[in-house]
Amino acid sequence: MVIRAPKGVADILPPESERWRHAQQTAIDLCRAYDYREIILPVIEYTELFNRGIGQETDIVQKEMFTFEDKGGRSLTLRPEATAGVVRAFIQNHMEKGGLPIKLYYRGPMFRRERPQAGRYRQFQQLGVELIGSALPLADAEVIILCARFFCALGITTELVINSVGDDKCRPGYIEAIRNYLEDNSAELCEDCRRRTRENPLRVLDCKVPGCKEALLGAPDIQAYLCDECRDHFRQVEETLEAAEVYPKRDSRLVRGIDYYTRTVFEFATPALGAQNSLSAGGRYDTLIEELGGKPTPATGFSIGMERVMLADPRLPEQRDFGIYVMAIGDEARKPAFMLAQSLRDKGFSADLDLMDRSPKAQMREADRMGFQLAAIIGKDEMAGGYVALRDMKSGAQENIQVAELEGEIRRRHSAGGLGI
RNA sequence: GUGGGAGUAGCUCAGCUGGCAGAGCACCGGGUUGUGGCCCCGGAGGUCGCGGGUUCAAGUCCCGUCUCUCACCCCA
Repeated sequence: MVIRAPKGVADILPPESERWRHAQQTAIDLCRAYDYREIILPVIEYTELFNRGIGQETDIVQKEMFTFEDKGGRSLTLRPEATAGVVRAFIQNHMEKGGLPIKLYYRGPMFRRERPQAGRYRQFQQLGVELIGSALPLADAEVIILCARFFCALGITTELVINSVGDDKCRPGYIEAIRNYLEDNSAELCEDCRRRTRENPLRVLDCKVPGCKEALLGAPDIQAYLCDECRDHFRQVEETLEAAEVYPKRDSRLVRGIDYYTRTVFEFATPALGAQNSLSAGGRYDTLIEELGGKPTPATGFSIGMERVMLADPRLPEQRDFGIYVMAIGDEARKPAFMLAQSLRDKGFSADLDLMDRSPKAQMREADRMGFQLAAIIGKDEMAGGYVALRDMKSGAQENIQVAELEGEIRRRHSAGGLGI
């Protein structure tokens, strides 16, 4: 048997990889516009970071982490998400000393040991931002707007769902209320939800079992339990979003599967995807930094699942660079052709030539197939005359250009044709 | 962890009640002593996922196993 990639991981080949690059570049350009800077983090962390950061009761920690021991017997884990690592780096490097807020973006692979399916992989790429230090509703709004603009830039239609899960002051009261309600109605709940009633009652709100949905119709609404500060914060977030023409749908049953969220939580979803329809999600985490040993510091952020973005719109462009294919006619032209391609590359053009000893006809077919815009043809006559035949692959028009004038001619055609370099 | 579907050429798939392994696309070459797309001709490419069983004979039937895939759980 040939060796296969491990379960749930994927190779991204050209031209698919070019679509990825486009989407990633779009996100990076937006991050820079909003003044976020890249943080490059390790993919392994000590396991305890995730146990404490994500929450011992979450599915991620309980059953989805790739965990192993190093030689010293210390437990390491492949990161299942990035926020805990960003916060660890923020604390460890005393980043608050440089002045708040700190605005960071990251990208890279995350790892969760789940059964793969459409839009869900064991290694998957996330791109996310963290805005650390600001407690203002404007901060929540900023990251949500940034995320909304990203989907907008790619032409992907999404639905934004938003909620507030309260803070340390008001959430305990709500959890108490929902737990009481669930206990009173436990006869109608599925087995999982009875367990969740004890361990993490908020998660029952997410249950899709029809009986549970019905049983929840009369459940207490978190909106009614928010303290004045949380209610005001939430209202201001919504107002700011609307001012930026981002229109969230409020859903008081939206709870995320990670324990660190406080106040604002949100999710961008798309109907185009199947079961895993969440393209990105995030929220505020005002207590996480303190819980991981830092000074109390408010923060907010989100993460985008790039595989799902790529699935959501397969029409994202896969453009090849402006390129010149150098054709050699006859063996004695091979080396001059090679040197011409080399000199074009040194001048910053994208150039290629035949490395398979093909016939002139086959070289031309290759230039066409690979989508080159120009072909520079060298044969006996051209070598003798010090020129090349420059062919426009689209029109087929061909004219002789002195080698000394080639660079200028290519640039002229490039700017006239509006082709991307 | 649980359930459904599927494994035949690089890709998408056909292959009937068991009887010589196929098509389209893609790839390579030729039709043009130095020129692409359309068209025509030719070529290469397969352990029919793997292992066992039934049979004169298995891609086809039976058993096992692996992988992929979709869904549940959960999440990006």
